[in-house]
Amino acid sequence: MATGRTHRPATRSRGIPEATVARLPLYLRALTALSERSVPTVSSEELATAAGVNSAKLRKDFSYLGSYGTRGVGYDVEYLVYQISRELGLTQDWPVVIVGIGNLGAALANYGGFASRGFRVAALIDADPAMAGKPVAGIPVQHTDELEKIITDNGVSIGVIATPAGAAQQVCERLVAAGVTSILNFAPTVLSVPDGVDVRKVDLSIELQILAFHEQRKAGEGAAAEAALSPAPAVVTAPVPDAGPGTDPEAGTGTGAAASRKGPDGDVPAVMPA
Amino acid sequence: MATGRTHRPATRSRGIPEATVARLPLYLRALTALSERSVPTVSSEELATAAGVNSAKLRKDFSYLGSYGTRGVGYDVEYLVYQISRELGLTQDWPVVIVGIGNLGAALANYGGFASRGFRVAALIDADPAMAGKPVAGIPVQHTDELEKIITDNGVSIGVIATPAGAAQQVCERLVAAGVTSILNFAPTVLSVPDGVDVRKVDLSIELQILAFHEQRKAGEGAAAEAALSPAPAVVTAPVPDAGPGTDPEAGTGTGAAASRKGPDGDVPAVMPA
DNA sequence: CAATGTGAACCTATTCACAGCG
DNA sequence: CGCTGTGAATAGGTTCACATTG
Repeated sequence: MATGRTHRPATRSRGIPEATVARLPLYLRALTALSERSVPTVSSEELATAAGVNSAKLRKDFSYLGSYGTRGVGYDVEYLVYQISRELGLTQDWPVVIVGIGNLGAALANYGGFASRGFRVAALIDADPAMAGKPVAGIPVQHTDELEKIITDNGVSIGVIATPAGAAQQVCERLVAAGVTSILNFAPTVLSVPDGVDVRKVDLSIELQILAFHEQRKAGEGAAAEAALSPAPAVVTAPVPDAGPGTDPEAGTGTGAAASRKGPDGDVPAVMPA
Repeated sequence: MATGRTHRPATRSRGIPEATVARLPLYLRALTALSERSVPTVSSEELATAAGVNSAKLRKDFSYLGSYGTRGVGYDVEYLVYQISRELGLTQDWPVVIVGIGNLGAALANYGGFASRGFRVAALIDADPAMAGKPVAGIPVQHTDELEKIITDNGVSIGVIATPAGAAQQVCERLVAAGVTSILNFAPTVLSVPDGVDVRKVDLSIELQILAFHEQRKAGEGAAAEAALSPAPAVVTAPVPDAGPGTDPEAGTGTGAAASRKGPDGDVPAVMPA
């Protein structure tokens, strides 16, 4: 793997754009809810609202699947549920293994939505011998030694990694070697995998940082507009002269801040460009 | 809400593209690792590999932040850590509340990466009175009744929702009303929020479905070999129970087509934990 | 001369707006 | 007439390739 091939073909996707694929589950959920309320049909407008997208996008998305609607009427809910399910491959059974049964792994094992849509937790695997045999969500935890056998015996092709970051790459390699070709990674690490293996990551820390970025912008923007509701005492703690809306990244020598918030090797008064 | 306002300005982002913002945390993590190993500088190539992207993209990303590299040499690790941290708003303290202390909420509360980068769990909130006072990750759980007071007193602007889907929207509204403007949603629901509030969602079920989609493609591609281990499940093609009171949408299209259109195996679980 | 920084080309995705159909 | 389905227009993101610079 020359340069960390963590991509997915993207072109392989039989015409359906990746962005569309990522929204199908959303539509499916909204449709399922309608189905449970025995609603027979929906317009693109209604469904789009329920799924949190706009109707043009939804119609375009559906157009990639084929013409499943009726002009002047809308879409047949049941039929669409089936079509999308089939498109997503949910009409078949997907045995899944979860590796790393800590707090998170246990939460995932217990997660209802997991089992609901074609996914089945085939096994829970953990490196701690003390966990072995202990049932979590009704499923006995098995030791990592069994990993390869479990994958093979159950024909597992989807693995979920919920181990500490340090163990993730190794676990990943074992999963892949045993035949897993899709991985959902909760460990805060970049996994490198051979071509043909899909990796999706879910990273709490990254999501929070993205929110913080936007949050910071809001704060600097309309002055104390927000202050109406939040007295915001703790927010302005910044040791840096904070540029506020900062149209320019003139960094005003934040060495102090940089050094103070980063741990061990602390302050290396970095190079100062212009 | 004309068209599901779940968006974020996207243009507000003072020039930095959203896609770039989403990668900054990745770079930051890789840089922090280098920093801990006391590596003084990195080239775009090295750093890109560590972050799992390609170097052109990384350089372009950094170019939006300003010119922080040295031609012929690379980037100063410490300096870059600081610049990215500042850009992301991590040089300040972000008190966060987690609402819904079930399996997942507890896992989040215990998650180390949480506290590490400027984020601090200010409070844990749950609707179950029995949980009140019980410490999770060393922090006593408080009852939902206290929500508004907690938000206000702590100047919380970021909230994490880890409740069941049914409670999410309501919790969301209370958080927003109390002053929260950024929400990380783990509940499998579309949240609708007023303008100016950011929502990011993390949805296990959606990620798995996306993986299943690609997995299915892989299988269908080479040949039909997978079946080796999957014992053909119950095959019931058309799920269409048709709740047809009123407009009967012509059975031919719906049922017939659905049933006859390629059906390796049917059975759509489609049960949603409402 | 190695590696950044960036214009330009390219590709992907979203939105518009309306023709076409039930 | 209402709503789908889609070409065309636009916006956003990625990759290329190279001039520029320490």
